[in-house]
Amino acid sequence: MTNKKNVTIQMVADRAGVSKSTVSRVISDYPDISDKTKKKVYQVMRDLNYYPSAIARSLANKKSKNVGLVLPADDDFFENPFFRDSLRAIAKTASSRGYDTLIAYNGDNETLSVERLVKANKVDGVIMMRSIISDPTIEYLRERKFPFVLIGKSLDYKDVYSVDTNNFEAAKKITEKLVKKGCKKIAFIGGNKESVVTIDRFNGYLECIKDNNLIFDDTLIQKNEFRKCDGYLSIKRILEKNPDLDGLVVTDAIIFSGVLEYIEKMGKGNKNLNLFNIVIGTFGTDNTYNSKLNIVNVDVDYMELGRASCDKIINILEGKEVNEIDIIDYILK
Amino acid sequence: MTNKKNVTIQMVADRAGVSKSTVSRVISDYPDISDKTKKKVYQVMRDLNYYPSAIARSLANKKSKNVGLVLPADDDFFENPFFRDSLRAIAKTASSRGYDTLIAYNGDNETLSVERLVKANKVDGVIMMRSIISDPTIEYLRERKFPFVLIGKSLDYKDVYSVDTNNFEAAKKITEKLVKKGCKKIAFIGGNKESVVTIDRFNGYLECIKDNNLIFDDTLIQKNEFRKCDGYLSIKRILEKNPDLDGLVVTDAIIFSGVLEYIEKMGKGNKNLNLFNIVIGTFGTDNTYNSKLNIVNVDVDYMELGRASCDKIINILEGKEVNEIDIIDYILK
DNA sequence: CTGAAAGCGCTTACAG
DNA sequence: CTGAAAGCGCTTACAG
Repeated sequence: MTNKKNVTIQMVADRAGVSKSTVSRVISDYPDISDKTKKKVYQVMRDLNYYPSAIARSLANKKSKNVGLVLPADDDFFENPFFRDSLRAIAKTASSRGYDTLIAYNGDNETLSVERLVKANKVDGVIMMRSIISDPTIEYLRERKFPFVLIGKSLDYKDVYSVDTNNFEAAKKITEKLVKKGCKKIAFIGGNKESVVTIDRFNGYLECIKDNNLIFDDTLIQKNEFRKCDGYLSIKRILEKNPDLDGLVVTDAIIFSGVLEYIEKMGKGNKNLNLFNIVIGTFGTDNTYNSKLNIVNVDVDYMELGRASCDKIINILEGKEVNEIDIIDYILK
Repeated sequence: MTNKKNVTIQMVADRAGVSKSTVSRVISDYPDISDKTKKKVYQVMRDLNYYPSAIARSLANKKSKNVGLVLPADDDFFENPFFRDSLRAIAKTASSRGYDTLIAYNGDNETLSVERLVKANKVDGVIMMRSIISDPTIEYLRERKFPFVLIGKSLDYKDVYSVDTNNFEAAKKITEKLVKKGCKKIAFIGGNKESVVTIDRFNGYLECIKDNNLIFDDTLIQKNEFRKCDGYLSIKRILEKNPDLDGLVVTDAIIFSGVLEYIEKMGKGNKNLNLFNIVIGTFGTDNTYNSKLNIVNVDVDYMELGRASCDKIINILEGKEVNEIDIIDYILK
C-alpha cells in the first residue's frame, strides 16, 4: 500500500554506476569501500530518497529487528502504572538501538499470542512483563530455545534471563518501617498468589513479622487478584476480624486504591473506628498524598525496569555478554 | 536467532510430493485445489509443524501485516487512561484480524518515529492516537499518501479518516448539567490549546455559557498542559480571582487529579472557602467516587475508540469501504 | 487442478 | 576495492 513506487537498491546501484553488492556494503558500513564510491552512493541515496526495505533485509538476514512485548491477557494488568511506564521505556530503548517493538496480545491467551509472533518469525526476541508460577509462555519459549527476558523472576528455573527488584527485601523493609512507627498488628494484602511478586513480598513481610514476634494469623492475610475491588473487600474482611488493626502492607497500586476507597468511605462516619490511624505500606503507587493517612511507599523505577529489560534482550540478540539476573533499585519513602 | 532450523515451504512441498506453488495455494486457501492434495498438504504441515514465514510473505506480497501505533512524544500522554485502554483494544483488534501492532515511539520526535516505520516498509498503515493543530506527522503521512486513521479529528483537513467522540456536544451537555444543578459561575480548565480535544470541549463549554448568559471572562479559563500540576495550579489561579466559584469543567482525567488534590488540600483547613461545594464536570476519569464532592463525568469508551480505529485502518488496507469519520458514543453521568 | 519460473529487495561468500 | 551469482522463503502470472 505504499503508493510512491519504492526506490530499490537496484535503482541506486544503476544511478551510481555500481553494483547492488556495493550499495549494500555502503549501507551496512562495510569497511573496504573506497571513499569515492561511498560518497557517490550516499549522494544517490539522498537524491533518490532511498531507504532500505526492512522486510527484504529481514529475509536476507533472518532477523526481524523487532522485539516482542508480551502483555498478559488479564485486564487488571493494564491499570498498573508499571505497564505504561515500562512499555514506554521499552519502546524508546528499542528504537534507540534500531529495533522496533511489536505487541503480543490477543486479549485471551498470552502464550498463543507469543507463539504466533515467534512462529511467523516476526520477532527476534521477547520481553515478558510479568512473572507467574509455571508460566506456560516460559515453557514454550524455553522449549523452542527462543531468546527472552523476564521482568521479575522465575521460580521454576534458575537460568532465565531476568530483570527484577529485590521484592523480598523491599517488603521486609517497608514492614519494618511500620514496626518502627509503632504498629503491632500488621496485615498483608497481596495479589494473585501465583504471582511471583506477591510471593516475594509476602515472604519479606512474613520474615519481618517473625523477626519482631508480631501477631501472625490467617485473618491478617489476603491474596486475591490485582483489582481495586479486591483491595476494597480484603481490607473489609481483615477489619471484621481485626478491628484493632494498626498496620497494613499492600503490594500493589491498584489494590491499594481499593483499600483507600474503603477507608475513605467507612472512616467518614465511624470516627471511632480509627481507620485513619492505620499506617499503610504500599508499592509503586503514583500518588501517595493523602491528607488523613500515613502512607509509606516503595518506589520502583518502572522505566528503568523497562529500559534494562529491553537493553538486555537486545544485548542477547547481538551476542553480547549479559548477567543472568539484573536487580533494579527501589526507593523507600 | 530461531534455533530450530525452520521448516520451509520447500520442505513441506517435497514431503507432500507437490510443488511449493501448490503448498502456497493451500496456505492461502486458494479455491481450485483438489481435496486430496489439500488434505495431504495439511497433514504434512502439521507433521512438520510448519508455519509460513511472515517475513517472506511480506516481501512477496509487499505488505507487512503490521499496523503502526503512533505514541506522542510527551510524557503526560501516557498517564491518561485513554492510552492504556485504546492501546489494548487496538492490539487485540489487530490480532483478531491477523495483523500485529508495532509501536512508533522514540521518546522525542513523533514524526521521525513514524517515518522510520513507513520508510522501512515495516507497517502497512498507521493509527495516530492524538490530534493537534498543524500536526507534522499528518503532513508527512498525507504527502506520502500513506494510509492512516486519526483518533480524534483534524482541524486542518476535512478528508482525514478519523474516529472521534462528539466532544463539543459532550462538553456543552456537561456544562448544562452544572447549570441545572444551580451553578452560576463556571470555570474551564483544559489541556494544551493546540489540542483538538481542548478546542472542541472549550467551544462546547463556551456555547453553553453564552446560551445561559453566564459570566464569562478570562480569569475563568485556564489552558495549559495535560499534567496534574497544571490542574493544581489552574484551579488555584482561578480561585484567587473567583472565590465565589461554584462550577468547574475539567477536560482531562490527569488535570482533574491535580484539581482534586488542590481541593482536598485547601478545603481541609478553610472550611469557609466552601471548596467542596464546587460542582465539577470532567471527562474520562476512572474513579469519580468522592465522599465530599459533587462530580459529573463524561465517560468515553476508550476501548471502543481503539477498536474502531483499528478496524478502520485494516478495512482501508483491505480496500473495504469506510466512513470518513466515525463517532463513538459517550455517556454522561 | 498443478508446476516451473520469475520476482519481491536485500545480503554475502566467492572470485578477481 | 568491487561484481556476478546464489540465496533468504514466499507468491503469482503463465502455461498446460
